[in-house]
Formats: sequence, structure tokens, C-alpha cells
Amino acid sequence: MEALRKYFMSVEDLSAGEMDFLLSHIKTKEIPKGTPLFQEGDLVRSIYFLESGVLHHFNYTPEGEKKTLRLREAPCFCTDLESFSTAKRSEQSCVAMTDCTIHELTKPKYDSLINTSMRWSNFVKTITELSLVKVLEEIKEIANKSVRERYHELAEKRPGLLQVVPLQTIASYLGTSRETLHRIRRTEILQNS
Amino acid sequence: MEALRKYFMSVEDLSAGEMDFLLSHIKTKEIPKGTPLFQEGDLVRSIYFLESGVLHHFNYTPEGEKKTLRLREAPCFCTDLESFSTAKRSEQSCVAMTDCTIHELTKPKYDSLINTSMRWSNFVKTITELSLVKVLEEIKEIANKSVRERYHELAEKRPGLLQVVPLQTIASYLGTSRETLHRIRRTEILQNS
DNA sequence: TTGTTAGTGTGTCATTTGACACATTTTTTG
DNA sequence: CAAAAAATGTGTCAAATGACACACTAACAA
Repeated sequence: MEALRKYFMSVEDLSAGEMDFLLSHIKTKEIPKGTPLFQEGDLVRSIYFLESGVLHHFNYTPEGEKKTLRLREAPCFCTDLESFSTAKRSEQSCVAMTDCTIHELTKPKYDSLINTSMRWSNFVKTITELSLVKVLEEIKEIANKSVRERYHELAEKRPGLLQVVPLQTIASYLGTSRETLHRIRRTEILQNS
Repeated sequence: MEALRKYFMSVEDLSAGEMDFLLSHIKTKEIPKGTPLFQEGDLVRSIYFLESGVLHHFNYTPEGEKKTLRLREAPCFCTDLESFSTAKRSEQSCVAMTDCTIHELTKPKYDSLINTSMRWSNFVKTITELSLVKVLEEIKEIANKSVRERYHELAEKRPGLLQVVPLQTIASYLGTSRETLHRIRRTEILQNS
């Protein structure tokens, strides 16, 4: 619960009562490694807050190859927003790469929250904006960088991922082969010694 | 004005009075090719709606190389959201690549709009969500694709850009050299004939 | 119109990458 | 613990790419 409280407080200063009101909308779960939050074809009806752990977003190409779309580290919000807000079937799966603690906000609870008052509607709007900013940053990170540069950024900005995520998944995330990523790592090690 | 009206109507059905109220917040401008909307180092104080034309987002590497971050086609909203909503200095420039018609919503007008009523606050929230969905789609388009695949997607989904944007800028957007993009195009032409 | 500049097309060559094959190591599972 | 499965490390080779050099063309301004 700590990360979530902290996140909400970073958005806006909340009284104890306000915080309790917010938290009354969510349900906390512990899920073991390998558990799917949602899968390709599902209607995603919840927004999740990842309290601890790592999540893996992926889908399959027509050729049946698994492609990593995103890797998410706690603390963060996670859902398929397109599916959640427009009730389309999701085109991706999201699976826990480690044991995770998540908080779930279901669609009915979400709707009830934003219709409570302008206060909460604007609170949610601010969180949506922050998420948008974060995604735009992610684009800036990806856009127009070589695989090598992107790997370095990853190692700098999200070192935790490298501990937990298999090399071949990182390779898929960076859009390269596991062999090439291996070569990049090898030259790293040589340079550092 | 047409594209903007149409966009608002696609978000939600609005009465003539509501539409006029919304439009009373914006100011329309014609700007010639080459005009900057904002530049690296600016505080971005407006959200723009691109009625017609193409915009170029870019910045410079430490080595002084110009890097294309995004290419935007009308109709779309455009700003540096990070700068706009958190009052940081922008790390990118946005310049008109063609003559453009834009609608400007300044920060004071924006604030006044979202504080008018829950109705308009939620209207803006919906637009923010739609933008977020659009950016996430853009990520899916970029992530984990070869330059060749990304070029094809661009040619399919945004053929208008290829008419207007110089090859070398597209190359920069795709993260490759102009020579390589040229080779990709050349093999295209050979295959189609 | 005529320079001037920006943009494109093309060839060469060193380097990087992907694909494949297989050895080795680590992790999982019965 | 032992066997099986998953993941990683490594070599080879063909193909793709980047960097450079320079010719050619289009767009623009004096």
C-alpha cells in the first residue's frame, strides 16, 4: 500500500479522510510470477497500480513470434487504456514477470470516483496527464536511438529490470536479436575492465 | 475551423451553444512554412490544434545533430505537455513544415475552461485520454519494428507525410541514414514494377 | 535569369547485424 | 537429486547498414 499512498500524495496533498476515500475504491492482490493481468482478446475492465514487481506487455506477430511491447517496473499504473476506455478487445497480454503486489481499480469504481465531484474528476485528469507525459518521455527514449544507446539508457534509468528480465526479452523489447544484445553486453564488459 | 468542430463532435455530441462556448476559448492563426510554434528552452503556454498542415518536432544532440522526434499531421492536438502542465522549459522545438492553420488555446483559457464545470472538466479529461491512447498506438507502431517495417507503416497510415516531408527528415524520424532509407525506397520501386 | 543552397541518387568499403548451429550454463520440475 | 527445459555464450557467414565522396536535380533568392 505504501507506494500507492506515496504516489497519490505526490499528485496532490490529501487529508487522511480523502486518502481513505480513495483507497476504499481499490482492492489489493498478491499475484505469483506468471499470472496474467489480462490477455489478448480480453475486455480490460480495470486499472492496476503495480505496488511491487515487474510486468511484461507483449503480443504475437502473425508468424507466431512473441514481441515485447513494454516492460513496467513498480511503482506505476498499468492497464490497456484503449480497451479500458473504449471497450475494445485488447491486442496485447500483460503478465507478471516476478511475484507482484497490485491494487485493482475496477471500471465501476472508477466511474463512481470521477462522478463523485469535480475535485476527484480533476484528480484523475491530473493522473491521466502525468501518465501521458511519462509515455511521451518513453517515446523520446526510444525514438531515433540505436539499440546500443537504448540499452545504455535502460541500464541507467531502469537497472532493476536487467536483474529480473531475461536477456532475450530485453532484446525483443529493444527490437534486436538476443545474439546482438549479447555482443553489446560483451563489449561493455571488455570496456569496463 | 471545420476540422476542430468535427473533432469536438467526435468526442461528444455538442449543442450549437456549447460549441460556441468552446470555440470562444481559442484563437485561430495562419502561419507560413518555417514558423516555430515553440522552441527548445521555451515555456510552452498553449495547446495548439493543427487544422491543416504538418508539424516537425525535433531537438539537437550534444553533437549538434538535428533529431526528428515526431511528425504530426492535421488534424491533431499539439503541444509539449510536460512543459505546458508542469511549467518546465521545453527540450524540443516544433516548427511548421508547411503553411499551417492552427487554433491556439492558452493556459489561462484552458484553466478557465476546466474550472467552469464538471461537464467541461470531464470533456477535457476525455480528450487527454484519447491523446494518451493515440500516443500508445504510436509506441506500438515504433516498438520492435525494423526501419523497413516502420517505413511501410508510415507509407500506409500517413501517406500525406511522404509528400511533404523531405526524405532525410523521414530517415531521421525512423532512426536511420538518408542513404539507407533511399535504398529501402529503391527496392520498393523495383518490386512494384 | 543566375547563382546558391537544399535535397536526392549512387558507388565503395569497413562495420554491424541476423540467422543458424551448437556448446555451456542455469533454472525448473518431477 | 536427476532429467528436462530454458536461457545464455560463441563462431561463421551472408546480408544490411553507416559513413564518405561526389554527381545530379529542385527550390529559392538576389
